Amino acid sequence: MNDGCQWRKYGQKIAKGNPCPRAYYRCTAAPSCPVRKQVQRCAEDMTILTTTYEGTHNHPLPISATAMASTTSAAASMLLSGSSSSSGSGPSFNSGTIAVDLHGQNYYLPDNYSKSKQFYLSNSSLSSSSSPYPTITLDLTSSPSGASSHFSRFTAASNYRPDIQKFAPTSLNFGSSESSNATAPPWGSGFLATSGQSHSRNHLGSLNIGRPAMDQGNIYDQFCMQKINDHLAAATSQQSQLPADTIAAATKAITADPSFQSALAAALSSIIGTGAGGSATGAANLGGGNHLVPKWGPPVTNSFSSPPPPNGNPCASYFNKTTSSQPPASSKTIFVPLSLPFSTPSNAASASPADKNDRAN
DNA sequence: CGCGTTTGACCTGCGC
DNA sequence: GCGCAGGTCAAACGCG
Repeated sequence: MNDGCQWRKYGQKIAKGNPCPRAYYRCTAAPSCPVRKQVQRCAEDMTILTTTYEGTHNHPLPISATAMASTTSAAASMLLSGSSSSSGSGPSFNSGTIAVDLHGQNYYLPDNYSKSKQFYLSNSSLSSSSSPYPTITLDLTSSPSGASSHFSRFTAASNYRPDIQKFAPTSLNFGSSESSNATAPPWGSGFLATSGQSHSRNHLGSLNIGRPAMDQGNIYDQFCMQKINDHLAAATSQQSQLPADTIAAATKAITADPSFQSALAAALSSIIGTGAGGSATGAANLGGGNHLVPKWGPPVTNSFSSPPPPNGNPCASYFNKTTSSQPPASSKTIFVPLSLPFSTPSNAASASPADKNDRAN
């Protein structure tokens, strides 16, 4: 799938548990760019691709890639943005676990995960006001640079259809407080979701949920369009002046809407259920079907996967990638392009753990 | 001819 | 130590 960056395939391997080969790509936009990605088709649904990004770009991203990077998962965002207002129903919540209650579903991230700066969801965004594919996007823009901030990994599933790669020219960013620092890098201008921090601090993941045509009635699609129509114009019309305030207001307005949480839960669940599949490398372990617990340890990892839903789980249907009401795989519309982490050359030039894996060119 | 992909071999980490 | 699986290398191959 075209995510805006230039990739060179350097390997392919059959992974155990998945008849579909996993392809390995390197970013070729810059000679020394350490970023790699893995692409694997979901064994359960051949139309789904799981893409894992590893590393951060040490070069400015092209606009198209920035678009990808700026579109980030609202679903994942809710995981964290909701933590501040969560009732704390999740285990260990009081000990620092990030917990989110999404329409009755509880997701949480353990303290050591969230604090390890491996999974930043400081900004989320909805986009696709003009795109034929309504999207919920998450901005995984990392907060402050951590020791491992230049090494990250993101996983998401994407619809295989190459023609679905269309992105909204603008993104409504439900920015966090950090967005107030907005000084968008040149390559990020125009994309509000890019929080404008030094790109060495940006770890962007995106979750783009859409469909080729608005012929289905999935709640998140309709919701997205509706909410976007309601909020995007106002937000974007002022983004050049008061992006943070506007975004924050929009964020509140939208995230406070119960229907948003419903849509988000559905979207997240769909992604979790379909995207990475059981074959995804590492991946977050949705233990119990309700809990998003990262499995990968350092270096930075990030992904979703879909272990078999537990029996009797009230939310099990959410984690079945295709519910009975879902169209067949061929018409599935969940679309989750990945984002593109990148860092400053100074950070990534020699410090990245991934560098040592690269040949001494 | 240059560039990207393919593919078998090799390397490395991990569990037993 | 051994075997397995994931990840990488690099020569061969194909295409424009």
